Amino acid sequence: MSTCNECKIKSTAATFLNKNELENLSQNCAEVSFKNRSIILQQGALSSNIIYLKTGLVKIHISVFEKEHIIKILKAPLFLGIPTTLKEKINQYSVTAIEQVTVCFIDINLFNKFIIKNGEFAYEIIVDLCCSELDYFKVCVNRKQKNITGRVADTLLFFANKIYNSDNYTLPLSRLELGNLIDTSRENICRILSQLNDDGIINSNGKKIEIINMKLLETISNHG
Amino acid sequence: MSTCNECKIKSTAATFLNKNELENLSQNCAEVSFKNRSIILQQGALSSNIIYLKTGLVKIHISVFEKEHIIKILKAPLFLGIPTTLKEKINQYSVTAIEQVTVCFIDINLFNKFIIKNGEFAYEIIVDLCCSELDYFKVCVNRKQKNITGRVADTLLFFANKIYNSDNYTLPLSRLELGNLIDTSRENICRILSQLNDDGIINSNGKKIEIINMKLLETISNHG
DNA sequence: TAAAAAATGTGATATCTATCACATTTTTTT
DNA sequence: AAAAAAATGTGATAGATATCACATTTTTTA
Repeated sequence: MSTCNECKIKSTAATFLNKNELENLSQNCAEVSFKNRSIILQQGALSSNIIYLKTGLVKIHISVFEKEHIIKILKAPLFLGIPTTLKEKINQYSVTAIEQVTVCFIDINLFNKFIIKNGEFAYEIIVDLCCSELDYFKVCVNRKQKNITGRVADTLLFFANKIYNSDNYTLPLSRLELGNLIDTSRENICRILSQLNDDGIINSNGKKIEIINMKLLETISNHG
Repeated sequence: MSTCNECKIKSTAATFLNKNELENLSQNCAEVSFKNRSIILQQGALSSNIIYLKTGLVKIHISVFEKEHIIKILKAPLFLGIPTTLKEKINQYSVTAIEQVTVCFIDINLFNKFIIKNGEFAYEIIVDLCCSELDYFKVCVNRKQKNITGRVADTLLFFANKIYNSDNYTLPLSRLELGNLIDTSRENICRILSQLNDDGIINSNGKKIEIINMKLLETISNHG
């Protein structure tokens, strides 16, 4: 059986844990694999674990009156559920796998102990949270500033540059989900993707996306 | 001269500092008073201080292409600028006083030292950051979900319940700023305030607001 | 105090986006 | 493989909001 000490995908925070702490972690940590579309963390449920996303891609989403709002798309490696687990008894949002993922469930008491006892660990967690807050500020300002075409262009560039590092990828979300992510309707997503396709800026076939004219797509993202 | 040890408005985090640490803080901390509309932290400038907002009200805002976006309104006591100071060399947002405020500038190196050396201090900072992230999720989802009238009602209730604890207050923002806060135009803010006034739900006269029919305003906030 | 600047109120209009409707395709289930 | 369910594409229309225009009031500056 492998231990956290030997883990090749340790979080930056975990690199500051000593041998004892890592052993302790091994004993209070369960690695689980989830297939695409599994719910990893359910809004409204109780949670007593911090989740370390080791590999894969997830969506963070909140349901209000049956409507889903996708807060953001996150890629491994990183911690999930820190805000909702530390601050609230009940999960304030859901986390769902949007490809096959591997996670480690870490007992919240142990996680808290590491924060209290290990300053470097705590510092890394703080930096992560800061990063996350700044990113979300930017995302929200962007969404306000841009029209829908600009936001679609933005999203296509996000997947190309931040998630897949390729101009050629398969979208992990349906048209409806894309709408829930950038705050518009499924129909508008369809229309705009068709338009970008007709204009020769992208090549889209179902969930397959190929960016043909990156420059122009960036221009649309900036001016839309 | 007063010391941090004697401070009556200590942050929760600071209550976990020991006598030595508090003395150290006193020596690396400058209390400053700002008048209404002063810029406390400027987007684009370098920063080497964490700001503890001791008293007063501020707006967090980001400018993009000359347009101001107000991220949120914050009320003392709390820390300001942790995300942008810890994570970035250059401030990613501005903080401006929207009433007379008192702040303490804390040297970033000392602040970092406290995080590393004092687990309880670090833990409180983490909880604050978590809280802040969860709140902002909710705010953004709310803004997406509601129409403009609902968002205006929301904002009026926010000032009444969260900021002034009174149905009768003076808005600290102009109509334009209210628009920048809830993502609409100055004109729409004017129109909706007039409408709420005509309907006898509020009594608005310039920046003076009195909520006459709280129940109805809440209904509008929920359904709008 | 006078002049200038900023903020506010309100109507008219243009534009963007949501919603509805329905055909078609793709995926999942039995 | 057939049936059912889910996802997608696209046109037409209604409705919400942004923008423009201009008068008026309030605040700031000289």
